[in-house]
Amino acid sequence: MVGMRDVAKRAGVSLSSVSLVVNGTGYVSDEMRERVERAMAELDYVPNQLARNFHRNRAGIIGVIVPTIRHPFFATLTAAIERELSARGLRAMLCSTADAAEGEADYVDMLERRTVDGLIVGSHTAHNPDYWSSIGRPIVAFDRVLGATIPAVCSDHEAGGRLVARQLVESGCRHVVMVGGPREQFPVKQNDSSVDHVKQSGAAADESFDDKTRETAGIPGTTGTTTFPTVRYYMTLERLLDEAGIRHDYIEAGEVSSLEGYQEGVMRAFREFPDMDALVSSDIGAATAVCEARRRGESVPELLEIVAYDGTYVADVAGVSCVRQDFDAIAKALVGEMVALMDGADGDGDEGAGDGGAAATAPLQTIIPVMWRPASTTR
Amino acid sequence: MVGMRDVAKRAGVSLSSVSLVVNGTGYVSDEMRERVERAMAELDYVPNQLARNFHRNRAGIIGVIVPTIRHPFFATLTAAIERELSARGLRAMLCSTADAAEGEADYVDMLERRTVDGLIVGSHTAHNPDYWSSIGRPIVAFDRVLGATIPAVCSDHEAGGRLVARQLVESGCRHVVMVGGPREQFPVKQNDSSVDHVKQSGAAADESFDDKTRETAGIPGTTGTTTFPTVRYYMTLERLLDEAGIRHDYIEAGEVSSLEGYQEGVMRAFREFPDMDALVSSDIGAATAVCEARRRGESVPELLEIVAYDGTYVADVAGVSCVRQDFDAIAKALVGEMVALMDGADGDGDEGAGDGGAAATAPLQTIIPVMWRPASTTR
DNA sequence: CTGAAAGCGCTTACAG
DNA sequence: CTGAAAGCGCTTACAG
Repeated sequence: MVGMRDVAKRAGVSLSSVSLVVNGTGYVSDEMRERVERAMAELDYVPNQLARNFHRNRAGIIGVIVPTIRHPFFATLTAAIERELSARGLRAMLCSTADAAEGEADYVDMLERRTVDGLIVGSHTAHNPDYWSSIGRPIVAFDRVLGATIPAVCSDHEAGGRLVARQLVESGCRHVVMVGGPREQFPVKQNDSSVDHVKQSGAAADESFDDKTRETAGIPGTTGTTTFPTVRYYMTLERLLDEAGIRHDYIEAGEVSSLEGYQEGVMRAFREFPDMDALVSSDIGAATAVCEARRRGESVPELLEIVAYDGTYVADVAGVSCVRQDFDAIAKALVGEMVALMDGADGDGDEGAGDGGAAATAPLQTIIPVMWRPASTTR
Repeated sequence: MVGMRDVAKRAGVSLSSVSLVVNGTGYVSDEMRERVERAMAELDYVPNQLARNFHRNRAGIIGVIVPTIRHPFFATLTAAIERELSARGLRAMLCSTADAAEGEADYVDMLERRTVDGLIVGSHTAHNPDYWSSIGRPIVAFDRVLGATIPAVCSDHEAGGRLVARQLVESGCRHVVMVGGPREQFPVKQNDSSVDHVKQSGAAADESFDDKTRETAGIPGTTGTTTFPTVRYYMTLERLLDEAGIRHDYIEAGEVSSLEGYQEGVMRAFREFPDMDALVSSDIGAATAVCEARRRGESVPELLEIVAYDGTYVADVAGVSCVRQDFDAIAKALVGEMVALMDGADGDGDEGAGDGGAAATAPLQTIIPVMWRPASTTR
């Protein structure tokens, strides 16, 4: 392997001169530059990034933790993140919790060993906020709160719930079925600790669950919880449907990492609620519903209103109305926070984001607006 | 940052003893091990992977080049690759040509600088085989031939074409419309240099194009071409439909990196060929067709037979028959070839896979069987 | 089995 | 502006 030393020898100059030329740092005389460049060309010299990384103590790589890249939501998000990282000279390492033998702990290990410079966490987690906060290396969370010291970026799911509710109310639906994630992710309310798995309408959802959750599940003295902001979407929707006097049922579709779960959930909806006139689910659930409705000969949206939540290309393909999450804005915010943390970590010693005495008791939470996209009628 | 030196000092032993304990290499006395481990725990020592990588001259990372991770085909493939890499202690770096500012050349650059140890190439390429062969570092191609010295893994697309043809013939279709990639990727036949973009039936497709392609587009003296094996699928299908006297038309859907292209192509199929009774496309095209057929009130498969090619979860959701590529087997083969190359490269000097004088004039090509999966009737 | 030493390829103060 | 030197943290022959 030919190194800078060989180039220096060949060009008859010192090592540092070669380094200066290679990196374009500082001034080098034209003659020097030319000699070095000629030597590099003659020897086919290629700088060794491994050595550079070692010296800089930076890998130039961010780990992106998602349940599975197969899911269109995470595929779309990850693509946007990769673009943002790339624009800042960083690379994305795929860190799936369902597609690999590794779990979150292994990726955190990679973070500590500096295989990656930071972690964008979009997966579920069983760890408590203390775990995440104590790592002291750049971590940014997507759509979940990992702890008071971990910046989080979330879609405005309450707005999403309102958008869907408005559509359903305006279209005169009488019986809405929602197919969504495990109900146990919803916060447990103190006066109603046993939540039915198929929740029947009637019990008004509490939109301001956040404070209560902090009390019950949160860590004393911090505002961090592991609650998923996503559930606010369903809770808002349920509350608004209740107010409008519209019947609604909820079917659990299993973990997000299981793509089949939503298909099964939708099938159950058709079987168990033959009189449903609206179905609300993720893109995959909605697309499944369109295809299944066709098999059954029901026309849309006359008989069955279908609304998708997420707005990836799968909603496009299905041709349904949807709430679209702003993937580009989410990615931009996530990477922006990440870069800020990395720059900050440069300054301090080795405890970049620890339980520092600095400001920030409230978690840095960035809320990204969502959009309503009606089904295209003209395609 | 606490390093091995600090641990050694704390434990009162030498550097190398610490290294032995950390790596579990060789024999260390129990007392020694215990002292070192205590010191590591007390100091919160974490090995620095950057230094290790530097020393080993290995990043432990493979770049996976795909057009875009958003596409369900590449998402599914990449997930399978990640799993295989992970099983061998390697990581996957996302290298999109459409989702990032970088192009193939930048990823090759990363390969040469050793930011990654190898490259799995699943994207299109404008480069000629010489370009790829001359790189002399581990590269494996998926579903395309990059040059005689680059191992390739391909699905058995001719079998795929036969499977689809059989289904169409058996179901008594009279007019098949195919929505696929740019026709210009098809090999140019010498006696028919102008290929219509919308190819009309009648002209028998030449299945044995490979030899001719080598003559026209190939590099003299090698068997390498940049032709995409994928086109064999359509060519086989067209030939068999011709033999069966079934009319067929072809609509170009644009590059694979454009997810919208297939949707538009399918819409065109409905508009331009109102009498079509079968539509063949990728998963996304097929799913779009199901949803569009529903909008139009056509029932399936009575009026319109829809067949998908790829067999990702999108075909599942649409509930259509499909040819399924064996993603797990593909990934296993790709990673297997990659690891073999990496191990080989360890042995030689710096020219691992160059234009070596060793055997191998014929490209190492692994063909992975495909499967027919009929539409589920019971869901 | 353990320790002292050299070296991986690069960058960066620090003298000239 | 250029050169000699030290050092990043780890691993690995090589002596004891």
